[in-house]
Amino acid sequence: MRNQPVQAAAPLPGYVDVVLPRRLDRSFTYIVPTELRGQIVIGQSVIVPFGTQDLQGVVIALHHRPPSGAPEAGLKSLRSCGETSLDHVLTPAQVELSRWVAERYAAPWGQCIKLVLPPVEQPRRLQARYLPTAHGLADLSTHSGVGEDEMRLLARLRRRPKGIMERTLLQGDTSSSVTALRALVRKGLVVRSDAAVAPTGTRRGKKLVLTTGLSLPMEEAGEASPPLSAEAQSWLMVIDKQVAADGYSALLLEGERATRHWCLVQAAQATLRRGRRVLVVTGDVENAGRLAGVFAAVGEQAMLLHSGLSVKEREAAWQAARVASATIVIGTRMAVFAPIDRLGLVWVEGEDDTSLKEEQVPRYHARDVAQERARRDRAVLVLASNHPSLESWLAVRQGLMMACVYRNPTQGPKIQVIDLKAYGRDSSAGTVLTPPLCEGIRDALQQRLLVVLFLNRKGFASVLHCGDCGAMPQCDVCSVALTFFRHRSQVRCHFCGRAKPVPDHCPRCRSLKLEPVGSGTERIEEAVRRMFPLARVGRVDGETIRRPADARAVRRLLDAGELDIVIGTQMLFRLALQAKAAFVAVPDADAGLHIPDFRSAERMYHGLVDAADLALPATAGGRLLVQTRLPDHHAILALASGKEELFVAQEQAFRQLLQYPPWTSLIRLDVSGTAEPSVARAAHRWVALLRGQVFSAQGAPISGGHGVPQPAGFAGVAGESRQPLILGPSPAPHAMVRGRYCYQILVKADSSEGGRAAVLRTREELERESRQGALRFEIDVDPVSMT
DNA sequence: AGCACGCCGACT
DNA sequence: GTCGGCGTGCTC
Repeated sequence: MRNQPVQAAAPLPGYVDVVLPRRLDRSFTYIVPTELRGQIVIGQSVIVPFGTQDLQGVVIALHHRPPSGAPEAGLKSLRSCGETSLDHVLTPAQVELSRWVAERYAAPWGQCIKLVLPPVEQPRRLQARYLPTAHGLADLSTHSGVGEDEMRLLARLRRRPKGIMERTLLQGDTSSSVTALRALVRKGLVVRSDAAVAPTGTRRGKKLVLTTGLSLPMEEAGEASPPLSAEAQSWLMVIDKQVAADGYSALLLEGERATRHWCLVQAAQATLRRGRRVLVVTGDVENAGRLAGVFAAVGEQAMLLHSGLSVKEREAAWQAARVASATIVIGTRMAVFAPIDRLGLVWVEGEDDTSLKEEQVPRYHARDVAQERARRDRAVLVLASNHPSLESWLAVRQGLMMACVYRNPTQGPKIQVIDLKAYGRDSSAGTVLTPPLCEGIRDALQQRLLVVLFLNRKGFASVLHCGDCGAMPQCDVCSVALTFFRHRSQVRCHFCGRAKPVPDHCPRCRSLKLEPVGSGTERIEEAVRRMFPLARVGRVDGETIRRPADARAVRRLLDAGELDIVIGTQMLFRLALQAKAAFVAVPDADAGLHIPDFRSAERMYHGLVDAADLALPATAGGRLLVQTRLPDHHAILALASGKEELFVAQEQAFRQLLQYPPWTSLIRLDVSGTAEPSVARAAHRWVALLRGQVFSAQGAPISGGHGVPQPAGFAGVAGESRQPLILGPSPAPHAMVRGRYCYQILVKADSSEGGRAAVLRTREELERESRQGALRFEIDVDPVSMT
């Protein structure tokens, strides 16, 4: 406003906005002390006073005068810059990427900035105790010149030779006690001891697994083998061209693991030849190690970066990436944020792996962040998988990505589908142990060959299905399995919350044999052991495999031929058992379909494809037996015919019809708290606010009140921007999670931007008006699991 | 998120 | 009395 000569002469910004690594949406404004003016840049790491503590934050904006949001008085000053070395400056690209994550996933920027900051050791909190010294314990009469307050404190401490915590000691009246206590310490009557206490409270529960990150046993190294020669040629041409193009491009690579490994090595080497660097992201720690082994086998050094490493090791990896001494970085989802410049290739290995999605705030999906990074860095993005996600197939179809499918049709086992409806009708374990299944096991055992049984344990939700035809009661609107509540004798859709009495007959065949699903399958292991008492049976699931070492132990047993039958869940596929079993069986393929999740068919199909890969090629006698009550299901048909496109096309049609991802964007809202009525009230209120938003923004009401039939799709004509649909609220399937009641709301929108804005605005309002802080409102953009 | 502060209740 | 466990409110 006014031109003050003094200011005109010194145009250095005197104020900065700082983002702090906390769950706070706002940034905070600080005064730059004169001696630091001119040294501060955007991305600069600074130490600032925040409440009672000093925190490291990141400068995101510079100002010449206090910005409008800042309080008039009471601005504090920056304490210092984190040293002047480059380590303490984030590049604009890193700051921007964290902001993108914050926006994309409706997460506080403060939480997201942590993703791009170098890992730091969690400072141990100290808990102060005070103990009486020998001198202090001596006869009271010998203490002269000790004040009244000091005497009182000392008397208390003398009764407690093990000492008293500071918090207890200074409870209530403070100032006088503090000085008295200080005096006692000064006089040597009392000592202070700082016992280190584990970092406070609710840190991530995972125990630190100490793995030697950099040296891998050779057995862990995955193999890399080229696809058929024509395809190998094609890959080399494609990847060379893309890398040379020096711009963003995206490829979808489908193939078996060894093929993908070979393609990865080729792509990485092509990238390195051009003087650019490589980032590989994968779902789990073991796989990261395996990929490092693949590179080691061809003489390329790769740097590992994952949560299994200690903070120190992670810090070192981060540093190595920054100074460009690491040309290949391999890691789990956190690695997408590694500071790698001159990035030429971003490879997502197992792009459909659900563990790429972070389940804590910020709930980012590493595949999507990888894509954004590649785009910003003008790098080549490769999404690789044995069974790509429908999201990626849609991108291919829309011309956003080029697909390379390298499959050797002679590699698969002989596939046999068994219709369970033809065998027994009771729900005992015996039902799924059909004669063909038992014969298959017996044959393999006789030839001393390996048997694998893949169980989809995830299917054991409380869901009804028909004992005769296998159909299950579904929500008319959402087409997901209805959850069965025995005590209320109700079924309820966990998507839209609609409830109705338990149907008395099957919706398809009118049979009266509706029963809870999976009741017999649980004991299959027992039944197998009983039937083949001499076989050596191993179990591979979440309970038996807790650490990578457990997986290695099972591997060793297998390699030594000490196991005849392996029974396991999804965990089987982490063992790298490809083409090892003569007989692979899926006793109850439909189990996974009963999860009330629109992706359950996709997961089932992926499981079947992976199971098939465990079997030897048909030419070597490999067999896969799939048992189902739904032999006409598109996942089964596609598997049996080897025509993946059959599955993809039908599943895409289904998703499009019902307006599910990837055709729409979904946002899951979670309301939780300790008192059920207020949680339910808040959840309903959120829905009302959202509907109000949509209403006022679009000028037309949307359908979908409780119990009112609503169209499955959107109102409006295709092409127009349609209104978001709001489903729910419905109590979360396991209504109580860690002592909290949870309700869920789903927002279905054309694009995630539209939904996000409304969700954020309404949450703000909700938080303002709900004075009870016990309530928590969480947002999950693009949720990957519906439970 | 983390921290202080205050209140409750379990265990000496 | 001691101390852990929450709920609440605040952070330039």
